[in-house]
Amino acid sequence: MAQIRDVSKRAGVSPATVSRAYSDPQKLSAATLEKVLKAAEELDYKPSSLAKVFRGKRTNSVLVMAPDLANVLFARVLSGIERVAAENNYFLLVSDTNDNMDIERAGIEMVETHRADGVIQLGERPLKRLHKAGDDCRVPFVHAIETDELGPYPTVKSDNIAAAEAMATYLLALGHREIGVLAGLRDRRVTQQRLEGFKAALDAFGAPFNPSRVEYADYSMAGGAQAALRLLSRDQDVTALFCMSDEIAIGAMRTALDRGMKLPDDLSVTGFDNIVMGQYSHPPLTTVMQPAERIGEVAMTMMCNLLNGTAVADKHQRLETELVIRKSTRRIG
Amino acid sequence: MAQIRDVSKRAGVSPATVSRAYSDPQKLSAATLEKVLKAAEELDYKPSSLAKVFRGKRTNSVLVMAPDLANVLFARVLSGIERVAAENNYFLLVSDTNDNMDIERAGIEMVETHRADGVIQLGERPLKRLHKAGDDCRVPFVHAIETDELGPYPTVKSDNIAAAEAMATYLLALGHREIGVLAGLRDRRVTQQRLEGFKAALDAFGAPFNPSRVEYADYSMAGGAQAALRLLSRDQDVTALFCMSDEIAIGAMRTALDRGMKLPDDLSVTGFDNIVMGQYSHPPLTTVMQPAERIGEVAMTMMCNLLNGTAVADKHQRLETELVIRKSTRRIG
DNA sequence: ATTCTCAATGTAAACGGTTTCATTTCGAGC
DNA sequence: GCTCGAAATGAAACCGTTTACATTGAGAAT
Repeated sequence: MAQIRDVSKRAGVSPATVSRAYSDPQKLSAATLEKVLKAAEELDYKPSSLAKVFRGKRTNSVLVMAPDLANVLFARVLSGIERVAAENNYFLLVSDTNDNMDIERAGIEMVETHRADGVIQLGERPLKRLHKAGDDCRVPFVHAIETDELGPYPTVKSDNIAAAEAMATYLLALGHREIGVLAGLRDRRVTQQRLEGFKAALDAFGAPFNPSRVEYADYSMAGGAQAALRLLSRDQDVTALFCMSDEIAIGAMRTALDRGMKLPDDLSVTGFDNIVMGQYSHPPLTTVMQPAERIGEVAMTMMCNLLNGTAVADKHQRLETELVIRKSTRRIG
Repeated sequence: MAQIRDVSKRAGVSPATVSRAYSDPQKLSAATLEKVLKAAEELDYKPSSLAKVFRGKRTNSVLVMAPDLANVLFARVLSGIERVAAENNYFLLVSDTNDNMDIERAGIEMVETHRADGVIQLGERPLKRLHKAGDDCRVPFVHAIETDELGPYPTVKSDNIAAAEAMATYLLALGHREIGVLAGLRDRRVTQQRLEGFKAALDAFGAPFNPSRVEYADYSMAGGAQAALRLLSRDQDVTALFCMSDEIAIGAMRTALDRGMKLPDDLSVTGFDNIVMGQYSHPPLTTVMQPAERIGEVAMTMMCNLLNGTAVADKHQRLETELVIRKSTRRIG
């Protein structure tokens, strides 16, 4: 591969001039510029981005850490991140952390060893736990979706508590009182937050919270199906299922259908996230929309600002959610 | 950030020795090694991966180009790629090409400018069309999923023609003759291949192929729903729908259900890919399994071999598909 | 004609490691 | 104690750009 030296020789100029032909062409006289470009063309020269990056100490890439790349929600967030990354000429490195702290730590280290300029964390672990210097370490960091603490770095999420409360309120307003909860993983922040919102709604209606009616599960269809099986076979009285993700809800509906129940007549089911599938499930799923792509876009925008030195306007964004009512819920009593 | 010089000074050795402490420690005497490690520890030194990469001309990262990151199938392939990339200490760069040739070209260029060591293409465009030197360009390239030509670079895919033929044969064996086809995008390779398999099955049964019964659509639930609407409102006679993706099938089932049809009694529907959702749809979807994660794993394994200089054992792999029969199809007549 | 400015270009250092080759050290064998 | 070879270490070149600073030259001002 031709190098800058080869081009400079062929064009009869210095390497610096060739470099300038690319970095800021108007510094050169028209004649020189043309000579250089012609020589470069003839030699099929392409400046080594690697050398440039090494010299400039800016890799123009950011690392995205996701707990599970195959998960629809994360895939959508990633897609949003990608869009604005591409717009701003950043490359994206991705890592499927599987929620493993060591892998996440290695991710943080990538910016310390100059492989990436910053990291966007989609998992719930905060920076504090990923670096011994804690929040003081100089790693540009944006925490998206499953973030909680309002640390020194930017965060984007939707308001899980409010969203859960709205959903539960809707169920209560429909007359449901015996509501089963198909929660996600017990130790996840989102799970706790959504549960909190759920309880708040109950409180507001003066309805008691019955802990024996919550089942924890994997955030997946299979998890939902199993959890529903456990709950439904133990407790015949529930008239509604408050599920903490659309996937859980879809799994639960499968179980209910398999047990011969009519939906929503015998059981109302609600989801969370508004993945496209909810629109096509049977019955179409009542859920609460979480703007996944948007969250990704905002996260990457924040990262760009962080890296530009531009102040991040709104450091802790909480994006609006929205109840989307379809056919999996009905009024009772 | 501390550099190799700082460490070498503090340890009273040369930079070369510090370098060796990391790259091959057994070259050093135990005492020296300890001294160096201690100094490094005290200064919180981490070797700049960037400098190393620059010197070594190996970035240890490969670029994955996917037409749509939010698509379940590609997300799964990506997940498979990620797994073996992580195992082999490669970083992953991802690009959502949106099937855009310019973006794909830029991807290829990334290896020429040393940003990546190779590229895995998930889109259908072959290398030939992405570089003026065509297949001769020295870019390590593996083509996965939507690949066709048996070029000089490795490819992995499942056998679309055979899979489609198997699926169609199954439908024919159930007695269906009036089969509608909900194809994907008309100009996609996979679409053509699956159609070819479909026709082959028809031929084998001596059944005529009726072009007016195929509707092209986006590879999505929405696309499937619309295509089904067009076909079903035009043609009342079809007893089965051969869909070219699970998403299309799920969309189609929604339409059928909305039109008051009973599934599978009034209409048999088949999918393609075996995404998890098919297991939870209503009715559960008969489909053909495409080993997405596996394809990703194989692709990345091939890439590793390519980059190691190890010969790629099986240059053109065609992974087995498998009919998975659930409840969306039934015998008629 | 002389000096001054500014634009265009060149020179060489710098980026932070790795690696080749040379040199020193050390222990074994005599 | 001396020699020799291997092991441990050091010195310096190298990777391919960018950029701070120096130089040149041409035109403007005096």
